[in-house]
Amino acid sequence: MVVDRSPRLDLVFHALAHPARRAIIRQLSGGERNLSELASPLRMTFPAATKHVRVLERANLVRRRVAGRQHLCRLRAAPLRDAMLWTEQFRRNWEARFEALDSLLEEMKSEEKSRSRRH
Amino acid sequence: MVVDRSPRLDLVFHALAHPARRAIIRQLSGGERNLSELASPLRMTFPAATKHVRVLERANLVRRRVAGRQHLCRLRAAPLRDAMLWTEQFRRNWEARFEALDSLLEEMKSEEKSRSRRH
DNA sequence: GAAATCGTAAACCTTATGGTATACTAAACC
DNA sequence: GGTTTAGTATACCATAAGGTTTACGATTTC
Repeated sequence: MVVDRSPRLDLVFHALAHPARRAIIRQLSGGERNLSELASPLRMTFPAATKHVRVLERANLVRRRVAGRQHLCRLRAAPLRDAMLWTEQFRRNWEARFEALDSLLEEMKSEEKSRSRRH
Repeated sequence: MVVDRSPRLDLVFHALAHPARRAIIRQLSGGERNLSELASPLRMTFPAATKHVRVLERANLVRRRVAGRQHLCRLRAAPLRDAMLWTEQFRRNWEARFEALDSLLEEMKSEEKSRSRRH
């Protein structure tokens, strides 16, 4: 597995890389919203905002259902979980390293203590 | 706080959105590497690979130090942690699903512990 | 000192991204 | 039925992204 071919992660991380899209996600964390509600706080035209929504849909972060003339959007959890798992994989790596450093320091500390007891 | 202005997160998520850059991070999780080592497994020219490294540096995910003629790169933890914290913020919206994530993480943790005991 | 090794720089190309304006469709509301 | 209201579609633009080639600089190594 030379290169991490995972188009799903590509889409998710890319979706999260824009402040407007993160703002949309934050709004949707409060529950279902229609496109107008999502667009209005963003400082851009309506079509631009709906493009961002579509990017989130491509990444499977947002599901849309049509109700009459309005399109209601809701958040999907799974892709965010995948993204977190990918990063977690390496955080664990570093924490292990920090733990190793910590135990090394503890070792040095107790060595010093026993040495000072002997002398 | 209408829009989530956070250029640091922009850079981090954007950096993570490319498979080659994730591959570099995965390599660096094994310790320091020079640019040639990082580039060789990627199916692209050397200059293209070093551009990816620079994207990771802009996001503060990679620190580089020069030693003679080679440039040694290492991973930085903080930005990944920030990215995870951002997603963590929405955890309560899908707690049921995150229970599954928690148990998976516990599994990874105990696996790692047993691995480090063996070594 | 010549040659190999490790890396940068610049020019260039193609495609993607993020935005606009404008015109249009369809449902709701008097 | 006419008019808001909600949203799509298309054309267009500027810039960023991702890649190449080519040429160059600086350390090792023999």
